[in-house]
Amino acid sequence: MTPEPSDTLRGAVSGPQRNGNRLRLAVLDRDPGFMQVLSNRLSALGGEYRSLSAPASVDALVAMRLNAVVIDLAVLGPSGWDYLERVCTRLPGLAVIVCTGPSSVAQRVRGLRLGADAWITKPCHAEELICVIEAAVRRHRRTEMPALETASRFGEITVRPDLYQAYAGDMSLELTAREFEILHLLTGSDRVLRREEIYERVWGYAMAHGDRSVDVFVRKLRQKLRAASPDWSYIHTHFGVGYRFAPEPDAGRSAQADTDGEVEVARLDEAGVDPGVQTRRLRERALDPALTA
Amino acid sequence: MTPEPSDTLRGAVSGPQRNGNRLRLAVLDRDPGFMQVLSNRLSALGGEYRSLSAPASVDALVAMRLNAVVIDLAVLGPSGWDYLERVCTRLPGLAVIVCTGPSSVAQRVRGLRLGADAWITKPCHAEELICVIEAAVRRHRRTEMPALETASRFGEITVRPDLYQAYAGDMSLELTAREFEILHLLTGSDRVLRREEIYERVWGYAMAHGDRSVDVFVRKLRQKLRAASPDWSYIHTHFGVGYRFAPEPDAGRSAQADTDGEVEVARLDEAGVDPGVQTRRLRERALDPALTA
DNA sequence: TTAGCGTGTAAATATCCTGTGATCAACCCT
DNA sequence: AGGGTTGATCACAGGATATTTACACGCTAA
Repeated sequence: MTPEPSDTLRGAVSGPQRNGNRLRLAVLDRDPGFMQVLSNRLSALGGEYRSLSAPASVDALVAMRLNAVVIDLAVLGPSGWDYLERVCTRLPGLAVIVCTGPSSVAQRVRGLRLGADAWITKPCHAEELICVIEAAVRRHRRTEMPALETASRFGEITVRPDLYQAYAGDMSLELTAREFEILHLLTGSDRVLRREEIYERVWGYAMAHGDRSVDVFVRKLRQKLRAASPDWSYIHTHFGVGYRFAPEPDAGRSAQADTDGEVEVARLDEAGVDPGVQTRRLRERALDPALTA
Repeated sequence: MTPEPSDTLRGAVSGPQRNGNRLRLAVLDRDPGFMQVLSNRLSALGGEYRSLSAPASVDALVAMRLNAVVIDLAVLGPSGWDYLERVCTRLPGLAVIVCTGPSSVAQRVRGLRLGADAWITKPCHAEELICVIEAAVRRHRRTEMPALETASRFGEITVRPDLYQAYAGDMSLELTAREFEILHLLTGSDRVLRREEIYERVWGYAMAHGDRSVDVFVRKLRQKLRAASPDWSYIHTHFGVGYRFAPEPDAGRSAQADTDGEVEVARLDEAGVDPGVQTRRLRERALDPALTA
């Protein structure tokens, strides 16, 4: 009977664990020594490092698939604040650490208010900076507490976070790790989840424009779900928005379905809100008095 | 919220009604002046503050429903590290900030590695500390499910931002993504919205001169609204200005009387805003069988 | 190294949505 | 009233979005 100890734990979803916790980091700075030390320290930890001599565009940052970026505001001059704000607002999933020379309290407050995750004053130890970066990134990939995650049942499917697997009865769906993460994320929310949202939470960084990975994984998921539980629909497409999870038994095909073609209507109460897949259209005639009477 | 046919364990999904963005903070410290300043600053921002003179148990912290906790390791002595680790591992959803006196790099690294989100050295400005706390909390919240906007009711129409959809009773209007965005925008404001305003906020860029997209989408919206709720008017035209959303029951309706008691919504609106400026009589033609055929 | 697997990309197809242009109706001003 | 302007309606082509299939890459284990 799920004790439910804290609201703050709800919705916690594990990030990708398989890749280890490799850190993908970019540094925007001009101090070669600083960057050298940082690079060494990071590669010792198995992370990937990239140095930037000039501010990269948001799209370029996305393409780098970063977990974090370290910025020295000094190399950007007055426009640094704009850049900081732009990066923080456009890439909310990216950890942004400002690491720069002496500063006033007001400057630090401003930077943090703009969205920076931490402000470190140079000179600083590489070790400490990396810890701060990891602390910021860690919050993304926070793993749920295994003890609190109980198995959940959705239609004919049972999701077992402790086993990283889903089952239909006692038969495993044989989901891969990533497939399971997406399914787990979807089952954890009743709302429609936009692709970017899904991508950011599962992959850990921002989705590049035109990336179809989420679609493909949803397809694989649907395929396995359908194979294991043919009479139910689970993942529903919301055109132009994203996906939503809701177990719905496929309606038994009764008669007269094709008399008027499009008269099926979405019900909110029993079906779980939306008819789901874009099969049904509400047309004027659906509410024609003759039909509703 | 999705009354599941098969019971699942996610009963509390709608539960965490966070009080806006208010910060719930506990401080474990022994410096009265420090805590006083912090308390003042925080209450000025509308947050809630709680001071602890001794380490609270994990369960006690859970019961406080905190967003963040500030800890001065100095008041805990050597056992502080254990305590820090225990809190961080058991409550990964809680932002933990260490705020303590002078320390070595090794100590700071240790604290951060144990799971602290930030390490601030005293003395520090309350303003800066609060910014750091907010940065940590902000990052934590991002990994939670985005705040579920509450469903709103307008006349016979229910708007569900979490589903990107609107309903009449339990029937979906089957709005497209863009249609819903416009409806959502309109329902979010009582005043008249100019076309340019609507266009800019929905499309994201300025409306070209002579663009009739907004008109067309308003037409589609009206059509679906009328189909689902024939006896009400929702979107009103202000000639030469724009559109305004306001649910108004059509006066001269002859059909069966109000079966459900839901007719008290639009009363005060009528007096306030230039009643029915050119509210159209769309109903007769709308349901004319000759036209729908 | 090779085989196997999981992951993500590319391209083709299917589906649906959007916004234009034309036409007609409603409205405002003179 | 009447002319000119603004809004409403409609159909449809072009474009955007989703699904599906096939395959290349990289990682892991034998």
